[in-house]
Amino acid sequence: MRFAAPLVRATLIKRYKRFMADVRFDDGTEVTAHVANSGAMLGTAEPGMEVWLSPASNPERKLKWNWELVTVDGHLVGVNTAHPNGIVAEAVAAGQVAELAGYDSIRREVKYGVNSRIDLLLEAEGRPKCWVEVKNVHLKRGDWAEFPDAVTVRGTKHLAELTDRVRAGERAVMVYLVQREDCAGFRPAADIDPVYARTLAQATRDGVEAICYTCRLAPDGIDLGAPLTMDLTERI
DNA sequence: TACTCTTAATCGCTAAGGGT
DNA sequence: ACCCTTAGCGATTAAGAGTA
Repeated sequence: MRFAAPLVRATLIKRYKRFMADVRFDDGTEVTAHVANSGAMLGTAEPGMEVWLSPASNPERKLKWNWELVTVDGHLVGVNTAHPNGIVAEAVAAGQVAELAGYDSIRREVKYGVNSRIDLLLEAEGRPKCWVEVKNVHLKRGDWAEFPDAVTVRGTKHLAELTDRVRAGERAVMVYLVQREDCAGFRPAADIDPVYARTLAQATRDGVEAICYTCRLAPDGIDLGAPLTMDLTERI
């Protein structure tokens, strides 16, 4: 995924009210930017951090800047949760995701289950439908990329609905997209949300596939990176 | 009265779907 | 080809309901 224009560097003053962050550009001007990430953003929203912003394409928008990247310990981390679906969809279309290759059509945000939407629905003649849920991962503890960074009831519900698809004879794949380049592997944050970790382990036993990829991040775009090994061992 | 638990509202943006 | 409306995103928090 390319940014429409190169990102602009700034310094984070503070993040607040879930969707907003005050930042200071290098020339000293301060603006409030939109944060497309309602999560806890553990370790990625500390005042003083170097951040990268994109200008809003819609002139009607109240907030003229989007917070896209943050530098943590010298590494870029993507914080915009609107991007992972597109990054994965692009990579699938380009045949870069081995597990999801060979489908004719990719549709985004297709309704299913109870008031849910699947991130990607892959279809091909003569093959079972393939339901793909993408989760953005930005939390790093030790050398591990971990998800979630806060209790996610919705995430657990998504796993249940993916399991339902498998029971219906279709394919269901959880894709964890790690928007950073400095992790050695992925595991669920069982101490943060034990219910989610347990549900994920059970879902994989029930036939839901779970895969994990990193990203290559730069101020001009974000692309799919290498697969990341996963440890779904239950610890609690 | 003093807790715990549940529910609903909240923010700005996006994609989908309906309408013209 | 364009609006316009709506649901969903999801953690937080306040308000409301329920229980002892």
